[in-house]
Amino acid sequence: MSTSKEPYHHGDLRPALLAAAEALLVAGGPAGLSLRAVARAAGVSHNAPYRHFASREALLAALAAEGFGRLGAALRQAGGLAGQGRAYLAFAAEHPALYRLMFGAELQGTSHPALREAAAGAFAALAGVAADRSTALAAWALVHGLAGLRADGHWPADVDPLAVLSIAIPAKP
Amino acid sequence: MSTSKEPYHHGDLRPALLAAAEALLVAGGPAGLSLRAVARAAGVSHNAPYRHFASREALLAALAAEGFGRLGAALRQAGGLAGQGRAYLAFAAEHPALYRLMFGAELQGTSHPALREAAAGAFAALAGVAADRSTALAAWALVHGLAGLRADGHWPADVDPLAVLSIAIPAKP
DNA sequence: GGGCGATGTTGGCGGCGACAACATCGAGGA
DNA sequence: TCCTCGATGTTGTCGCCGCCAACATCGCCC
Repeated sequence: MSTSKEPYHHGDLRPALLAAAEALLVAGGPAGLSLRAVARAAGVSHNAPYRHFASREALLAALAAEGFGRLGAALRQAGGLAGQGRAYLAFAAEHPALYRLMFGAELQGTSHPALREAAAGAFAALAGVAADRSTALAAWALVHGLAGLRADGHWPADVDPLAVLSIAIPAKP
Repeated sequence: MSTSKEPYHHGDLRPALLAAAEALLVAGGPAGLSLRAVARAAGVSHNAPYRHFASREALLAALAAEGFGRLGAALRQAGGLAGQGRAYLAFAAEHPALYRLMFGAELQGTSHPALREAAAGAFAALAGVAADRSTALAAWALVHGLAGLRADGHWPADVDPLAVLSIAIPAKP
């Protein structure tokens, strides 16, 4: 019979928990993301996550850090200021829940060094291609604002963010 | 003795709850904002808030809507595109927790008509002074991005957001 | 002046985050 | 080869929370 009992030890629980957490985050937002629900989704007991994450907040921080890693990789892969802008907006559009978690208030008071580091890494990718530091910051703020307004549903459907992008940010001289 | 018992009815509970909620929000972020804690802070029983707000989410939405109202008023009072940019950044800098709530993921899936309306009112104030709609949206996105990065601690301390603002957004012709 | 709706209280249920104690497994030294 | 030990997962529990139900108290209007 194939009723082979699940082994006592999962074997690869940490990534499984992160994957389950991201699915729950997409499905129900951060409010619906309980540690116990994540554990249920991964098929383990309600306390198993504590062997891999110190708290619910630590799990969210790990998820956000992973998101910053992915965003940084996408930025590094894209070419030029405009290309990075496109990549940034695409990331936010494809993973709005994760993007909101990365920049959201859930992790605000918290100081998770790995999270800060991951964020800094992503931003470093942006800074590399701009004419100077102020321009890079302006570009980042603009793209971040566009992404946030779109993710939050405040952006009118009939306006292309990319067109707006080209209005404000001058190309590298 | 002046041990005059508190009257059975508070008399003005709704604004008191909102004020207590904002204080708790500033103190501990949205995660620390429980309906029961708000009730305790206002000196009423744990169920009294339900006479004024249908749910915790409704209270948060009301708080955010109030924030949008204040932001819109500040924008309408400010003159010119640059003045509005300053006012927007000042609001976000003075009330970072409220600003994050207004745009945060807490209220994401939720459709509170009053909240949407309040947000639209604030944005209408911004749109009134720009050269055209695309420029207004670009200015809004840029200022919103600046405010968000600052509120989340991603903005370098040695760069003036206002200077960056003037880089990107052309003045009204 | 008396009823009634608005407002506030107590009580309770299920879910959650976190802690403690116990169970199970695999690896590595005797 | 076997046995111990640390890593990983489980059950049990506590207090807090959101929300529902039932009851208490007040002011207003007939």
